[in-house]
Amino acid sequence: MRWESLSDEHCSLARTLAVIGDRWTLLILRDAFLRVRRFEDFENSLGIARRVLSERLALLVEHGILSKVPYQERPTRYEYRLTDKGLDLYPALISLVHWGDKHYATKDGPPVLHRHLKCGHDFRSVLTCSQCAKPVHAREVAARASIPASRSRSRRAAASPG
Amino acid sequence: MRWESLSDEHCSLARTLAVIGDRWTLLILRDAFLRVRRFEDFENSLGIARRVLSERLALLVEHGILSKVPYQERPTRYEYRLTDKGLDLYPALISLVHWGDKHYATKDGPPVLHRHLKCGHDFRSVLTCSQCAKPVHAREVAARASIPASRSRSRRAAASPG
DNA sequence: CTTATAAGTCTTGAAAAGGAACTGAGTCAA
DNA sequence: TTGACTCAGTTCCTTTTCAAGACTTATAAG
Repeated sequence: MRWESLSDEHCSLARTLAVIGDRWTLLILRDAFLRVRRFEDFENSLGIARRVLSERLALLVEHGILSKVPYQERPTRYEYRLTDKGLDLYPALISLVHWGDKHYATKDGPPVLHRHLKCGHDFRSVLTCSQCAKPVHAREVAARASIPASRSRSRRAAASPG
Repeated sequence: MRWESLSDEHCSLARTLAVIGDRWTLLILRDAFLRVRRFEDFENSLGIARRVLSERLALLVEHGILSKVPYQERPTRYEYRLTDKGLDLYPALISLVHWGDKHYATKDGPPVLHRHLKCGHDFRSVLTCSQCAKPVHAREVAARASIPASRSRSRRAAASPG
């Protein structure tokens, strides 16, 4: 299967990964969350090839995850800022970071600490249920195809828990 | 920067993406969460090239995210099952799925519904704080380098909120 | 013997990434 | 008014990875 055709897939994860699932995009977004905004700053921070960076930023803008905002005139130059859609990726991103903290920690502990400004404490992310507000674990979830979805397609839509 | 050198990076996200950050791995893991376990089933479900699938499964086993369990003798054949470390990726995965549901939804609604077995309701994932149990939003978090970490390296470690 | 099954490995051509040099619009300083 | 500098890319060439399908190995069944 060619990668582009992923965006035609029924599965939300496939469609999501068609946009942000390549090797660099999530690292670019991490920097964006850390308030990196300019081309050269992304380049210096990541060590990414300029051609690839340029292409990824354009894709993220095209998908409305970043927006290009002028920060000076003569010559007009733009910086890249997270949109609301981009900010919505935060739970996924921080979950990946905390997974790395947990499973690849060194003796020094996690390299970056995250403080929840509302309560003032360093925290780990906890996945909870929008309905009962309790923590959710992988084996307590049953996935099933929604009815209109199952009418149209997908062989794995009928699969069971996750 | 070469991709392999990512695993030497200080940042947990970089180290995480060095393992699961390629185009296919998260889709393989999604299938694993949906109880796909065998080589041919992954191949049929994903349409992935066999060489790439073989390589990715081996990498996931090497990193302890999947384990290879024999399911028959003569000839001995193995299936791939999520380890506890693999199961820990569920929050990141479901967050990505729900992001896709929200931002690429069709008129039919999300293609797959997730039911929280403990409360019996279809749910969305909510990121909460391990300390105060309240929902966390991107702009309410301040990231900072931990002290031992900042002694060793990283120019972005000093960066601000996320 | 022939076919079938499962889980790979090998080969080949195409696509993407890495890396360095180049471009363009404009500033500043001499 | 020339020359150096800045930022944000673009171009070009090489290296790496990927897609697709044929081939391999171990075994059972007919």
